[in-house]
Amino acid sequence: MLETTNERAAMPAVPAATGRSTSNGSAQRRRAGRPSAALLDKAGITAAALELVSRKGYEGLTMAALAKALDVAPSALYNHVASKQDVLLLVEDHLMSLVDVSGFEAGPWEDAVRTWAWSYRDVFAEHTPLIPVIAVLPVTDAPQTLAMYETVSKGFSDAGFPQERIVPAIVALESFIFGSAYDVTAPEDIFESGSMADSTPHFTAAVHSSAASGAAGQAGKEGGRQADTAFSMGLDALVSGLGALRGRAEYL
Amino acid sequence: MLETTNERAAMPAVPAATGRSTSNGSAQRRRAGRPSAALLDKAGITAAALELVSRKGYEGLTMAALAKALDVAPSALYNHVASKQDVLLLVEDHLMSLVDVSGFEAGPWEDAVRTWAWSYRDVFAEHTPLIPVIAVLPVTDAPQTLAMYETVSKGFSDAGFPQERIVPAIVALESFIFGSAYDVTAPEDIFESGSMADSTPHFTAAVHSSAASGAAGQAGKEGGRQADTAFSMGLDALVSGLGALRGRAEYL
DNA sequence: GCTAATAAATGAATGGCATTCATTTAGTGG
DNA sequence: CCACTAAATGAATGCCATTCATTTATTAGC
Repeated sequence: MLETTNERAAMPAVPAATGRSTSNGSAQRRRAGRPSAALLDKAGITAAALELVSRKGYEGLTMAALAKALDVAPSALYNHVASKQDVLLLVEDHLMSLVDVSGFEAGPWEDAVRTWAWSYRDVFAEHTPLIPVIAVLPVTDAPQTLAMYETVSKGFSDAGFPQERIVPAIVALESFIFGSAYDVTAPEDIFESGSMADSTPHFTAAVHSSAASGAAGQAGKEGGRQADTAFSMGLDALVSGLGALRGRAEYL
Repeated sequence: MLETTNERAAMPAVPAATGRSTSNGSAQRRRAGRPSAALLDKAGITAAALELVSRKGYEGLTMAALAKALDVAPSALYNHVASKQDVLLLVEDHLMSLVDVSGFEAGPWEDAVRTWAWSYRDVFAEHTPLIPVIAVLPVTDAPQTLAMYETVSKGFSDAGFPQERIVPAIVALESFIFGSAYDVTAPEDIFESGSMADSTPHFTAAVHSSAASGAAGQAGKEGGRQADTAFSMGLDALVSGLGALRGRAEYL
């Protein structure tokens, strides 16, 4: 398939005009060397990575596939990012800008936290492979992430939280949110005990009883319904429990 | 290095005695074909995987390394497990047996949940790469996991939880636990905003204030201290919030 | 305006990885 | 006794991230 090496010596200085206008997606070998206008930058890489993920999922996000989407050789990416992890960081930071923090600008703290938490969970439920990345990511390298924390911190502060409790409270909420994002992707029948149901009567009964009360509607494969119930319960508990901390001092 | 193909025809039927007693770890080429006594089984594979992880971490857990630890060719593993994911499942289920559910057999529900949650978090803080695996793992394939759920479910039931709220409550707690396990592994300075500190005054102040109140002692690299504070706060909130659900009906 | 340094691309390795397959040998059931 | 199955070896296979030498273009300094 790959044609056998000529075309390099041939046609010495065709200006090549404005790149590929032939409307076919990718053909048209580009010759080596720095192009007049740069083909890549971080924003473009981020956008291509996001689009690739939305089409093929995270298994489909390989450096080779990303390069192909950008019509570039894989090694070219390394002039702009140091590693694949670096690409994931770019994606992660972009996603943070999609999290809804608008509630913190007005209205009661409880409502703001709820809005923020639900949108945060929804964004990352579609991107669970990033969660291990976030958990270790220094905020310095992530301006959008930092911006989110600033807004949320201010919201907590304005709501009367003592300084030293703001970060732990946010971390606790975030932990719950990340864990809950995984739930959304779990299969609905994950708790079906099958053949060992006899030896686990309490659990089996609990599973059936919760499935019965929740699943009035359609039975999709994704465990959205169950996950939503658990998220709602946990979030209520956290909001009221953490909200009560605005006042006395215990955690120091 | 690899000696060049003889030894196959040579020495036709040396009994090979009881395998490798030469006390050197691994040398002594084994000849192909089924051995008299099986070298591998799931328990052995699980144990070797755990030991390998504790020595080299999860990056060190490769099928090749696992095979070498068991003094076996990599392909031999596939007679006992279908994939590497399968190995991770075995490890995961083994770890579940280390989670402390003893509190549910006697004493107040609140204490039992706290003991369970702390030990659950501590076990998986050392094994965060398994968390994505657990989240999707059907309990049928995981007897220890199922056993844990049975004990916990019974504890909730005995404490007066209505059937249909038991599973969501456990899921909410687990979500928080998994998310918190990641925190433990995060670097202590993850929230240092560095050069952009000026543009994030509230967050920067909150970070410094929580660091000041928590870190009276030694400054290790791992964020154990901060993570513990957040976990403690969140767990208190969840325990009191969820505990209050024993009675009225709202989540159906 | 020349020239050295730097930036951005290609293309050809490299090494690690999980997994598969043909082959060999040893037990097992009819 | 013989066919079948189980459990091992060893040699591929294909994918993947990353590196390196090379080519070409732009930019900074004299």
